[in-house]
Amino acid sequence: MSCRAASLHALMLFWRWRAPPFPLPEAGAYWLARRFRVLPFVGQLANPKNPMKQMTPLEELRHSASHILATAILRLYPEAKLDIGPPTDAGFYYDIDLDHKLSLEDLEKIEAEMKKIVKENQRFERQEVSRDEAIELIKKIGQERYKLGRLEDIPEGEEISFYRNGEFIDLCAGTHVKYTSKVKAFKLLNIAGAYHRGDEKNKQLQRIYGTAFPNKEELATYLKNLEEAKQRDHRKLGREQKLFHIDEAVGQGLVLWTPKGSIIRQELQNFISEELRQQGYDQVFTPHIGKLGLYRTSGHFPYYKESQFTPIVENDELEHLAHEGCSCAQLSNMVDKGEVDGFLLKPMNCPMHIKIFDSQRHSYRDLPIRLAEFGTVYRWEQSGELNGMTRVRGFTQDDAHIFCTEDQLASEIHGCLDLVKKVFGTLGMNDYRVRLSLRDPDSTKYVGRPEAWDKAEAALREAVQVLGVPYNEEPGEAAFYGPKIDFVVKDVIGREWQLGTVQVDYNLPERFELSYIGADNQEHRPVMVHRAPFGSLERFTGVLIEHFAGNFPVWLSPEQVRILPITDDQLEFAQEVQKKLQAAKIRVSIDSHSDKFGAKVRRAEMEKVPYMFVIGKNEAAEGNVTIRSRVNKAHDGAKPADEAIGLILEQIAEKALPVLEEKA
RNA sequence: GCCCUUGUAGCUCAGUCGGUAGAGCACUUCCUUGGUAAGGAAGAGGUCGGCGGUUCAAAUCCGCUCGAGGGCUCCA
Repeated sequence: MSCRAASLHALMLFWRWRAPPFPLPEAGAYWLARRFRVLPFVGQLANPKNPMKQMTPLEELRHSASHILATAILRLYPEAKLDIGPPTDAGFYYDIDLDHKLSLEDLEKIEAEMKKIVKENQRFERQEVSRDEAIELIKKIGQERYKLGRLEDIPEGEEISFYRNGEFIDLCAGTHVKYTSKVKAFKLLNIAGAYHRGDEKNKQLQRIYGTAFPNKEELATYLKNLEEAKQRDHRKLGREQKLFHIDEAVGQGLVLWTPKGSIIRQELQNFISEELRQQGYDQVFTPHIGKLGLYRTSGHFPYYKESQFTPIVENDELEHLAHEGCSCAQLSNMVDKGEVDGFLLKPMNCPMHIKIFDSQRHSYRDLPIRLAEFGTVYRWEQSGELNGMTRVRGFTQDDAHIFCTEDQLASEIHGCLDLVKKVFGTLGMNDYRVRLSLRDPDSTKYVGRPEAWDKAEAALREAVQVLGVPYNEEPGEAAFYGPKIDFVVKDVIGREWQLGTVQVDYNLPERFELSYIGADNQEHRPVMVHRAPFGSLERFTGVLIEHFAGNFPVWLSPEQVRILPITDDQLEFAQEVQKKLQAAKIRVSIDSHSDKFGAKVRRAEMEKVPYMFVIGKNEAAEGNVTIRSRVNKAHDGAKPADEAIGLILEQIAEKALPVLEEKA
């Protein structure tokens, strides 16, 4: 497939700019759904190393509901091939292989059939069999396509059991409720594609999600909570409060920070900058693109290629190659092999910071050197993965790289962890978990020597133990160049997002042959620490919007005070007060609409302005304002304007967290 | 990228059986100057995501495509 200059060029342009201008999308209503985490014991089937655990009553209930689901499916679609149907932390699912594409209408039918089965009050019966009997039984019920594989997962010597209810029988470790009638409150929620055994190379099955509770009330509460959670979705609040905008014409996953959102971002940056100054970091700036060679040295280009935007090759080079009859495939190959040079939109900041470090000779006396940058990086995320501000293609990290000696490593890691803790604590984000992300020894996606990895992993493990917070070790979660400690939080619908991160890296210093001169006058290799307490400003802000449900603390609020004159007669005094507030560097506006007072209050409430200064006839006469806040809705008496301003300044200086009314 | 769902005004939505579009909020103007979550009136605003097809006629039916939502996979 060879192409001429024009089409080759067009193709390269196409690769570079994949965002044609299309009209703005409409945010469709999203279906009740959430990411379910499969409970550990389910691994009994998938992962024979896990010991069998007794299910809790709720798990039994949901597991039984999934069997009832499978029973109903086989009644309606006898040709369906079943895979697995475990309970999860929020419900259950069953994966089935069925040519008929299930629709939401089908779900209703299936649910109706399930209700019948519940009414039939079938008994769940356990049956233990030998391996040969199991094979025979699976063949007899015509479910050999997936169940035989699942059977093979059960190690020799372990008990093999089936569960039967009515006409349905399924390879299953259990346990179950006694009768189908125990499953009183359940609901099928949605259909999704799911690869068999979670492997992209395998066939995609149809997964039906549902949930079940001991009674109708709990189910109703769950569904209601799900609805309410959607009210604080950062995409909804971001639009309503004009915090950010994503425009098709600009490109998928590329965030436009609107003026109000920019204030939040700027405040967050100021906050972190101040901390960095105190902790001895140096601020740097680096460009958005760099030569491919740089990223070959770092390993990004080979190891991280799928996640990057296509390299940028210069026009002259392209035309020259096209004249020589170079095909697109050849070009791509040459770029890969380094025979053609180009530039890469940077996927990470580290190589640039490394080059700053390496631009000078360093003595051990200089170390640690801490280079910090709000660095914007670009990554080619799969379209199906993009999500508001939390998963995007261009984002700014509050990044820094520390170059230190082996001896300094522990205290540097501790410094970073403290910083992350401080950031989270200041914002009242206490609901996070700590993940020690290690390499998967069986994978080839990592650079560097195993010994370097071992050292780095040990250093982080020790640090996180000293930190004294609960954590879990997760192999396979490491960055390609090193292990990390991640701070992970959940969004409103239960999805987990990695925010702050601290990573130890022995590999990049080696790849870039970094060195410093030690006390012995010999060259030594420094160790690198990568860290970002927010992770990315986009993701962090998205999570923050949901965390506060749009009710930002005063120091972060785009508008901190709104002055509400009761009538136009107070406008003059309102402007005086506004000037005072502005002089105190408080973000303030006056609502001078010709609305009734109640409407002004309503508008400010809906826009979640933390403080309203009410100015009526009485206040104006005495130089007072009456404060209406989120806690104290009204009637706290009038105060002199200066005193009121003092109160606000105090809140800002303290970075006080919002105190809201008790929520139902 | 894959599976399901979805796309009508800035926002939230209605639009019956195909007969060239409606509401509320927001916006503009005018009236109204009011004490803690919506005062009144008028006006402006959309070739129904895009392209193609079926039809005398398409927002409505079909195909392709782009975007969005949920899930899977991935996630440095």
